[in-house]
Amino acid sequence: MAAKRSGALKKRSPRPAQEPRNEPPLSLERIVAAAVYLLDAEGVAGLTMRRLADRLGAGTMSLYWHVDNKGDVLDLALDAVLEYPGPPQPVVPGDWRAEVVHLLEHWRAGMLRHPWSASLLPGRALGPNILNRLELLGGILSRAGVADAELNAAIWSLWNHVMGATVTRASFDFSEDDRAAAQQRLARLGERYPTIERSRLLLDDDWDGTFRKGLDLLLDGLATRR
Amino acid sequence: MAAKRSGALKKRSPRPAQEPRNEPPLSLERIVAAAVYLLDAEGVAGLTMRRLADRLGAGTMSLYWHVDNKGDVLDLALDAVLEYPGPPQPVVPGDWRAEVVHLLEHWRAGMLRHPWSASLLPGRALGPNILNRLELLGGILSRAGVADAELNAAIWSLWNHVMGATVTRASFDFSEDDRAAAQQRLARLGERYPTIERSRLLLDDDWDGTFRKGLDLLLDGLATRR
DNA sequence: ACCTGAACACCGTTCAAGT
DNA sequence: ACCTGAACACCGTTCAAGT
Repeated sequence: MAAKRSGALKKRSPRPAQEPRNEPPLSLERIVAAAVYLLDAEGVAGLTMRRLADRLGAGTMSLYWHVDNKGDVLDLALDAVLEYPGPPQPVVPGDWRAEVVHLLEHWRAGMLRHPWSASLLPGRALGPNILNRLELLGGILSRAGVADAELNAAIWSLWNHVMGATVTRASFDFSEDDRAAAQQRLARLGERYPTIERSRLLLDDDWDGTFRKGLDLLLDGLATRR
Repeated sequence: MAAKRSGALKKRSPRPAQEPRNEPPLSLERIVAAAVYLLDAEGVAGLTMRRLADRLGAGTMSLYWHVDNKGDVLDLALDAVLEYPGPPQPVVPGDWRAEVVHLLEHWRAGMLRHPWSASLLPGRALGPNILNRLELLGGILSRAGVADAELNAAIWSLWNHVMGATVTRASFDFSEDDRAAAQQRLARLGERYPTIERSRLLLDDDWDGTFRKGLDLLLDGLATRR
């Protein structure tokens, strides 16, 4: 149940003179940080050039000095959120499965912390952090002995699994109330969708387990192709 | 290169009196059909309540008699595009792999014909046609001997593969010019991303083959779990 | 170099009204 | 039952201008 906003929405005056100064000057970093904050807090629909400028204590059009358009802001926010620190300790060499699992789990965890990122990613430019992750993944698989002719299919299949699992999970992350409603709706539809109902496909919330099992499926398949 | 629009954009007058009559009355079916047309022609950003009404020769607000809001229109267009005629001939019984492949290839082909559908799907309500496809998929796997405890993971993994492969493909479907630009950019970045460059990950356009190979990976993994 | 407000061409939706 | 225009509260971005 959505909490009702108490108190009146203050109409924001164009600089209330309360804290008239002490905003640092605009910069790409500040803009990107504020964009990520807004996206986390309000989702894609909540990111607006006007709101973004407001949050930074600047005029809307000031943003356009640092950025070409709103698409730029999205590209930058996305890549900012996908930084990869690199593999942990000198990973046990030779255990390519562990390496792949670590890379992809870390990737997925990062995107789940910013639920807007997964659905945005396919549509936007591939920033350096994303390319870096693809490069690392390709390297692990290649060293593991995956043939060149199979390499692209392997990379994309793993990528698709991470994207798909993350997007799907984010979209099923509804509240308890929604859950109960879905439960009921499904019970009513039970006779048309018996398998779905029996397996509780839409109610099962073991997303971590599902992700791992699916990943193992892919890795098992890959293991036979080396 | 985008063709330049020749001729002036006519400011549409509110019913030019050219063909003043003979529009059939509004109906859900007409609305949905027009929405699909607009989405196919102009993408998600091109679907606007005002443009939709315009196309139907109606006032914008007339749509709201048939539909609660724009989200409804998207849900209906999406489900309309995902109809499934059912499996073809009495499929060779027992060949679960062939059945799964047919179901998913058909699904993917349908979404590629409407490139907006794949990226929209995860965010919207699951209509009857989508549920029907999930049900069929679950049934095939279950009859093939996939254990109940593994069934959800199997269904979601295949689903994710179809969604991911379709969305990824749609987003890489750029023009020849873009292609050349990407080529160049990648060559410049070659030293930072040697594996990606060597495998031509971002230039390879054998999406059908990639999809099939990834699907085989999953099915091989599944075959060992029955 | 950096920031700004006014203005333009759009959005989705509420409401009170028409037939 | 079905359709409508005016109006509201928004959008992203262009432009000419300020410091």
